[in-house]
This record gives sequence, structure tokens and C-alpha cells, in this order.
Amino acid sequence: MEHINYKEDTEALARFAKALGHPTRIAILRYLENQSCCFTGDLVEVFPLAQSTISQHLKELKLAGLIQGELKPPKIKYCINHENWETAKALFNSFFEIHVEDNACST
Amino acid sequence: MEHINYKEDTEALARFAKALGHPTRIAILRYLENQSCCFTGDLVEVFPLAQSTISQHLKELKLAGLIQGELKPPKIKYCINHENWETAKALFNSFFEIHVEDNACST
DNA sequence: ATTTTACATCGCAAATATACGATAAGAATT
DNA sequence: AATTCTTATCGTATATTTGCGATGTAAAAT
Repeated sequence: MEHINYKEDTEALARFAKALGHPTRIAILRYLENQSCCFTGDLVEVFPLAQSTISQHLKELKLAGLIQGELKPPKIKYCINHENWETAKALFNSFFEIHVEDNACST
Repeated sequence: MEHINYKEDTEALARFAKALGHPTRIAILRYLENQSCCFTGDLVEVFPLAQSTISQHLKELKLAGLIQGELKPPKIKYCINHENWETAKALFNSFFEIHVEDNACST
């Protein structure tokens, strides 16, 4: 409830991870990946989920900054937000870079 | 509620991401990182959270396979599970590897 | 045998997430 | 102006998450 103040990097990484923490959202991003970049609401035909549910997942991905929507009336073209994508990538990369010098465990 | 059947990679990535989707858990892992490998329950002194709360976060990290506990009575030594860590790292790496050939958007 | 130490687990409350159908909203078409 | 198409949002139900204090547990120390 209260807010512990973590470093901004930590919070940012957790936010990205949270957005990626649902298989449907991973699948949506992979789909966007395959479509090279763009896409329309045919996600609804690809996934066995209600349109409102898909829309909600897209909203979360957008909120996390991983995708962006561009109005192409009457449709909306969703693309990966490459700037934030790179940010996320870098955060995960450096997070997973662990330098374990041997097994220096204090037994 | 029902289970859409995603590819195992997708589910695995989402599981890891979900476990990383809380700043406290990121911070715990970073702490483990800094301690080279091992650690005891002094997390409770580091974080302004109840012991039961810390224990719960550790449980989730353990469930996700990111850490492991070794009994060193009367304490428990937690370490990063390097095997699964590498698995997660590889999953995130390949996920973020996007090859966008130009901006081949179908406008 | 009792006490202490170090964690885990239980039970609870509040908040958040997930999914759906129904409805709203915006622009284009008729 | 009414209809259609595409997407967002609302309201709701259920499930999961997060946090806490209290209690349980297992081994070590007294």
C-alpha cells in the first residue's frame, strides 16, 4: 500500500516485467513482431478471446510503453514502440548480467 | 479462466516475467546478486516489509525457479538458481531480438 | 525439557487483474 | 441522417496478488 522507494531502474524493470507477465500479451507482441511492425484488430480472430479482453491487453501494453497505436480510420495500427522496446531490452540485459566469481558462498 | 494453449516458450517467458513483475522481487534478486551468491534472512532488515511478506516473495521467486534455498540450520541460504536464470535470460534475449527490416508497415 | 532463532504458513483484508457482454464513440459509407 | 465498421470503455463477476499479524515448525542453544 505504502510506496517503498526503489531505484527508478528497479521500478521500470518491474513495470516492464509486469506487462510481459501474461502469456496473451507475450503472444500479442510476438504476433506484432511477425507482422514486421503493423497490425489491425484481427488479433480478435487470432485469439479465442473477447474483443474487449484483447483491447484491455493492448491498453496495458500501451501503458507500459511497449506498443503504440496510430489512427488509421476506421482502424488503429499498432506497432511496437521501438524506443521503449530498446529501453526494456537494455534493462533486462543488464539485469541478467550476473558475474558470479566462482562459488564464493559464505557457508 | 479457461486455458488457452500457448507455446511452452510463451508460457515460460510469461511465468518468469510475472515473477519479476514486482519491484521488491527485483530488488531481492539484485541484492542476491551483490552478495555474490548467498544470503540469509537479513532481507527483513534491508526492506521495510514484514517478515511474512518477504517470505512470500521468496516463495514466488522459488516457485518461478529463479532462486533456491539450501538449509543451513538454523538459517536458510538463498542463492540464484543459475540454471533457470540462464534459461530465463535466453528467453528474454530471444524475445527482445526483433529484426525490423525498415518500416515495412502496410499503411 | 524449555527457550531461542529463523523461517514458513495460515487467515484475513484490501487492492489489482482477468475476462465477459453490453454499450459508447469516431470516422466512413450509404 | 442513418448505418456500418472498428475499437474503447463501462459494469460486473471471479480470481489472484499483496500485505500484515499471529501462529506453527524445526533445529540449536541453554
